[in-house]
Amino acid sequence: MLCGMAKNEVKIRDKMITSRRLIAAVGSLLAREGFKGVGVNAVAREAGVDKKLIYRYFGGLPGLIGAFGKEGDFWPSLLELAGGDLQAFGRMPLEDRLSAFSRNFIAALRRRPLTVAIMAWEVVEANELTRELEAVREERIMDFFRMFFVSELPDEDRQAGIMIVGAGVNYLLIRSGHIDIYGGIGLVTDDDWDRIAAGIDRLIEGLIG
Amino acid sequence: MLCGMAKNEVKIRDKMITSRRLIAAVGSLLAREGFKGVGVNAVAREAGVDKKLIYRYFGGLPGLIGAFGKEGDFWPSLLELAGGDLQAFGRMPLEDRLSAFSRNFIAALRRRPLTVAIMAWEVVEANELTRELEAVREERIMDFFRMFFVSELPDEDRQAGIMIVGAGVNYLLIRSGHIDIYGGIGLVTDDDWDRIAAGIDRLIEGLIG
DNA sequence: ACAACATATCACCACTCGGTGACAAAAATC
DNA sequence: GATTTTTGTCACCGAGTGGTGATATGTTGT
Repeated sequence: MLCGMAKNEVKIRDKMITSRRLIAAVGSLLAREGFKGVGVNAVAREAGVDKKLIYRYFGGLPGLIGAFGKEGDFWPSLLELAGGDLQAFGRMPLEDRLSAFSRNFIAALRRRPLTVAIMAWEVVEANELTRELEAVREERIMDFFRMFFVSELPDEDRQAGIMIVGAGVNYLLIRSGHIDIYGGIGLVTDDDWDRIAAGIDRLIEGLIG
Repeated sequence: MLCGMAKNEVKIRDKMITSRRLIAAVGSLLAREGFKGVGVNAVAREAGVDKKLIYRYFGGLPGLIGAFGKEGDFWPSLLELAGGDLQAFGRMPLEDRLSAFSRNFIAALRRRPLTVAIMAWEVVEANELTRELEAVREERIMDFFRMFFVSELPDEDRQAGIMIVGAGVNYLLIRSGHIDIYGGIGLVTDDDWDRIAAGIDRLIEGLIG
């Protein structure tokens, strides 16, 4: 018997490829199992690689998570939040702008289940990934508001009102992973989220008008 | 040497007392460590009792958690949400009523850190305790709305708007356990929460007027 | 006093967790 | 072709998890 490898191909050895497999494993595990499933052993198993390499290449799980955080497009860009056209967005009346923003925001996050999973993680604990996301979000959101809203919305109470609505949307998005209905509001279908957006429209309408 | 018990008192054996110690241990552990600290071993250690008794008396941790859930005053009553006087509350103008409700709601939950801890737990997983709380809440909130608001607020969008604001408050309360500031809003002092309530007032004002 | 029973403790199981040192195999270098 | 370096695997550690059977001890009834 020359060699027992009947069906196993020759295993190539490449640090880059292996690193990427590990990073990708964090993502798929996070999407499939939620943050509870993201551990050293599970990630290594998912990547089909020995866990030792997590320590060799990333110094540990936090390092790997940090690397994952820097790779991904977790938070929508200004452009996406503005609906694809910053100039046109800037020319809209304030009320329409806020309404469009809320719809874009919801759509952007519904398109990013990983981001929602990380947001759920934030609620529970702080780690490389949540800090990363938190920093980017704080920066983007604040930029966005400075750019498009603050000058026309100097009232502190109204600014707080908008943040509260944003917090509500975050909450509903996070919980939509585990429940189908909250306080009589559906959290599943596109229509459900249209109704939520309509509710937000009413809130904005009142806040501005 | 007759008996080695120098400082240990005679250990009395009482099923009721031990059960209560276990239930109380769930509470203090939940308050001190958060839901992550609530495990069979930790609860038994906290109660100063063998973990076997959790299985004998409650059939396991879920049973114990369920018992804990039924013991506590986790969710504010209608009376508390109405500010102590249902009649007077019912006679207020709608806008004042909603404003008072939001302030009472915030105060009631800030007074119940355990409830907030359970709400954080809800985000992560479903168990006896979260299901219990969820059921009570859904029932109370819906009752409250049917009783005081629905007849004057038939608009579905406006109802959704109020729920979104409530969701936002939940989110801010939960996150106040780990962070001090969110989107520029402080989450620590009484003044911080007054500002949040003021923001909600603006939202309500617009929603009704 | 003794037996019967309820109550509590203990030792132990199989398992998972994060983490590491020793070693094999492939690649790169000489 | 031989040697060194990189890449990967394996076996193992200590600590902690949920869970259980055997056993000791306090309580109660006769």
